[in-house]
Amino acid sequence: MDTNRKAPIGRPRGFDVDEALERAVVVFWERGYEGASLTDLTDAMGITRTSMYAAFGNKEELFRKALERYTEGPAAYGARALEEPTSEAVATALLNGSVRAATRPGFPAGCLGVQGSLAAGDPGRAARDALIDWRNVGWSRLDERFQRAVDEGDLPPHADAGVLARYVMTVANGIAVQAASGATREQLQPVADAALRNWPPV
Amino acid sequence: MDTNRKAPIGRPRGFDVDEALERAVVVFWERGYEGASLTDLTDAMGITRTSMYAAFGNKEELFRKALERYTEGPAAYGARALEEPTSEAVATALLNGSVRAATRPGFPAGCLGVQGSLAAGDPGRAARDALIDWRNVGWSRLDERFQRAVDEGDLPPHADAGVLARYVMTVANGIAVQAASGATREQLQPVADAALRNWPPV
DNA sequence: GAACTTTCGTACCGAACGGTACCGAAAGCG
DNA sequence: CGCTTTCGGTACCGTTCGGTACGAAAGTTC
Repeated sequence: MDTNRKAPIGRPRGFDVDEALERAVVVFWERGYEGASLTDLTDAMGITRTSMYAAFGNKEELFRKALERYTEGPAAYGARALEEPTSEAVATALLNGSVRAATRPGFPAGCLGVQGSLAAGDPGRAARDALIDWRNVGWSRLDERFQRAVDEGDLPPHADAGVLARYVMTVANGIAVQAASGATREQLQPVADAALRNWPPV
Repeated sequence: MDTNRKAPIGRPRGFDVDEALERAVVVFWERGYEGASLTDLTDAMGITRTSMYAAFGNKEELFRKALERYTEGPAAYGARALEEPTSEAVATALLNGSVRAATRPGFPAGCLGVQGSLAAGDPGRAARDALIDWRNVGWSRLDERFQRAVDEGDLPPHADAGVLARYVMTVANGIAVQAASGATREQLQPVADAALRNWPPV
């Protein structure tokens, strides 16, 4: 049944898809969807246009796959934070992770999920909407997690999980903007600490 | 000395510069610098390309002038907030104003100073850098204001004005991102309230 | 080996980009 | 009335955009 697992017919691909995708993540992260041209992307990926189209479809799908990759890679702190035992630990892990990811040496400053495309013309609307979804899914997961904390008694019964989740996401998004403006890790960590003092901000 | 104040020689301009600039502000606000084409801009401004170039120089200078206009118009709450008597009133006015401006009906959601250009390719670098300056000037003004509050005893002597200013700017930037993601005024005002509870977050 | 399937590199497509040359039109000046 | 000066509209510039046609190259299967 599993004959030729490693040798599909036809000429084999001459590059590593995952590695090429990681290179594309960096370009989108640094220049945004509209600012990243196909030439920028394929140069960084080390492949030709035709190879990119054959492997990923088109620029829009490449962006979607790059966003998935980003979520599992540089932004994986988000999913990990949700597994912390208390709401305070969740919020702390999320904001500390956001500071670290937005100021990691060797990577663009900021967050792909924010600066990939906030405002766009017609050709970039699909990418912008994909990022809006991405951010709203993040809020939704955090909302559910905080609602669970309310049910468990970890947060006071009158706490509004939705507002708390939006508060944390707002600070995380702001940290990304600040990092894109040149703020350093040393400047942003105290901001995350300040946002987490007196948790929850009932 | 002031002869012909109102009638310079040559054919007079057939449109109102300020009104055209306000239309351009909305286009940049909605589509970002790179997403706003000259056709988008001149169509909205109701003038031709040549008139735009004669009046404003080029796309980059038009963006700079639009940003000035935005600062004096929709973002004027920032300068007003600095005149509040206490640091808490300053922070409150700034965040409440940011919520209102980012969700004003009839205008694009979010903040031109954030979504105008966060990440950009080579042709948009100048606009991106102009916005980085714009945001950093905002932080600097707030830093000075909070430092004054420390000197006046309105903030405790050990308070770090720079951190407090960055905290407020971070929340304001996050509010802008949230608004661009579709968050409503009713959803964002409680976030601003939460950020201001227990002021200052020593 | 031959036949087949897929990838890769080049060279190109039409469209849109920011920006400009040119010329007629409209005003103040003598 | 010329004359000068500036504005406004058209038509165009070279470049870059995202996307593709096509043939050569590189593998597997017979």
